[in-house]
Amino acid sequence: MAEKAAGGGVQSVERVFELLELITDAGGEVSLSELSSSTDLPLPTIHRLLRTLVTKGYARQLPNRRYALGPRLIRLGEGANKQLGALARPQLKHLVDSLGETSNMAVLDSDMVIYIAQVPSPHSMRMFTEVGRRAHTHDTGVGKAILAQLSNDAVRSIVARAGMPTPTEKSLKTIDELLAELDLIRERGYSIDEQEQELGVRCFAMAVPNAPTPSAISVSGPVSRVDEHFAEKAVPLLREAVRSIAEELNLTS
Amino acid sequence: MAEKAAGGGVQSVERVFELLELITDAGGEVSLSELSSSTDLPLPTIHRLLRTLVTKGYARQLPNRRYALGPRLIRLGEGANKQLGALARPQLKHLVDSLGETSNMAVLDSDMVIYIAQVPSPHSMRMFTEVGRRAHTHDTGVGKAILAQLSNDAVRSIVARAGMPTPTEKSLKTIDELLAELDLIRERGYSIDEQEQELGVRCFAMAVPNAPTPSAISVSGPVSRVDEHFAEKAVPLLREAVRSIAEELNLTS
DNA sequence: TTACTGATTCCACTCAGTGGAAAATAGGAT
DNA sequence: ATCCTATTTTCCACTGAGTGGAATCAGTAA
Repeated sequence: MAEKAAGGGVQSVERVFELLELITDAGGEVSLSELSSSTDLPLPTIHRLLRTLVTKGYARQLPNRRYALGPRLIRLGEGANKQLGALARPQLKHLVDSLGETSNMAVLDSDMVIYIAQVPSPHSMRMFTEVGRRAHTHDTGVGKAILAQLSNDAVRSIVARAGMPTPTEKSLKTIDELLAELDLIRERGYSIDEQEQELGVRCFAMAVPNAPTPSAISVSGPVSRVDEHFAEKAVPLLREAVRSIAEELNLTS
Repeated sequence: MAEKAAGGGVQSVERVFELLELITDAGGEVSLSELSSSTDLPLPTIHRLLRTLVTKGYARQLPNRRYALGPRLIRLGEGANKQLGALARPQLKHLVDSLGETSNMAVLDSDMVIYIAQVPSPHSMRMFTEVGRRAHTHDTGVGKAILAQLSNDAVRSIVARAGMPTPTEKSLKTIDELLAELDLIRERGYSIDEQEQELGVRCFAMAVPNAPTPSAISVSGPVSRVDEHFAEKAVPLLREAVRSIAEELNLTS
């Protein structure tokens, strides 16, 4: 078979989600043959899996015979969002109201972070981060805040799997740099993304302790506004926000 | 073996989505045994399917061992959302071309509506509604059109959760006023936002019947242009547009 | 402690899923 | 129009992925 990664997972389920991800990656619309060249699955197999999705409403077939994501996925996505995002959003809103900068919440998903909630800044110049988007851990505020809660071994294996791209010259380049940075974060209790993801953008982030899924929240904006003075106001507010979120989480777990 | 009613669907794929729907129905969090009593699947089978979902990030296991929807579903949901919007956009475009006013499509997201597509009016004076923006149900045309398709009980609980702010003096102020208005909407088949959201702005909206997610489309503009005469042209066009959208949806559901 | 409930793992059986090959259909090109 | 090619869809015999009964393990209460 393909890999040792079998691990007892149900093959057709894994495959069907792989297909859904590919459709999403392709911008929401693909032909059968495009899928078969992106995977190494035989064409009839892809067709049968998609057919199942289509009859259940999780995929749609367009008049041009291409396949798209189906409307029933919306509910599921919202449900997932609701779980974590709903209880965090009021806190993010409060941060934005107090600080004037965009606030995000993200969770760890195997070896990347996923943004699950966002309250945009009222400023016209602001970050553009989409809910649902995946990002690396080593070059984002939320990512580093989450990593700082894990063991160094866990961090090593995550970074080994995800790699360490360097989107800007400020990005951390080696695992050792990263581990040193994480020690600093553990000590002071919050992380800083110092233009590591995008030049001109600074971000302060803090992990949510004891979350069922490793999670963190952040505030971010242009370096001109998000400076040391900003941090003095932001850090206590972040601390209060994660405390409040953690409290709500523990009610249901 | 299953009956021939299966229709060629892949069993484990159908089952896995049935499980995800059940988790959503249950409010986003279930135990294994709760699932086994809602389905007639044997417990080990459920467990294995969930395990596959968990390792891939489409489900999460909480500390209390219960299962919840996973973060990777968010991206798929967002993707599907965009698709739905794309499907409706040609119809919205047609409305704008015929009527000269801004047209929107929105879906219900728990207790608020989310605008998922928009085609702006060519006029310089026009509504400013952002795709992705959330709005209340009781003071918007699309919101009321959607509510009119639900039971009064469902409406009550939505409004109870979301509240009933009154952005203008024309806004509906009580749940009873709203329910009376909904009866009227059910009878005539479309809703009117009579400057309830913003003074000077009127809006005609109609629900998309049998949509997988409760949805509605609208045309809106300044009261000076959007009057009774406008309605005479707009209502038949809206009717045709929702019919057309519903038809496209039903091809795949 | 013990008894109980619910979650997880095991494993032999077998039917659901697979994929090669063929048929049908769409889309050009002439 | 007709032929040709690319792509999608259906068919079906083989088989190993998935199943589910039974056993085990982990929590919780008494």
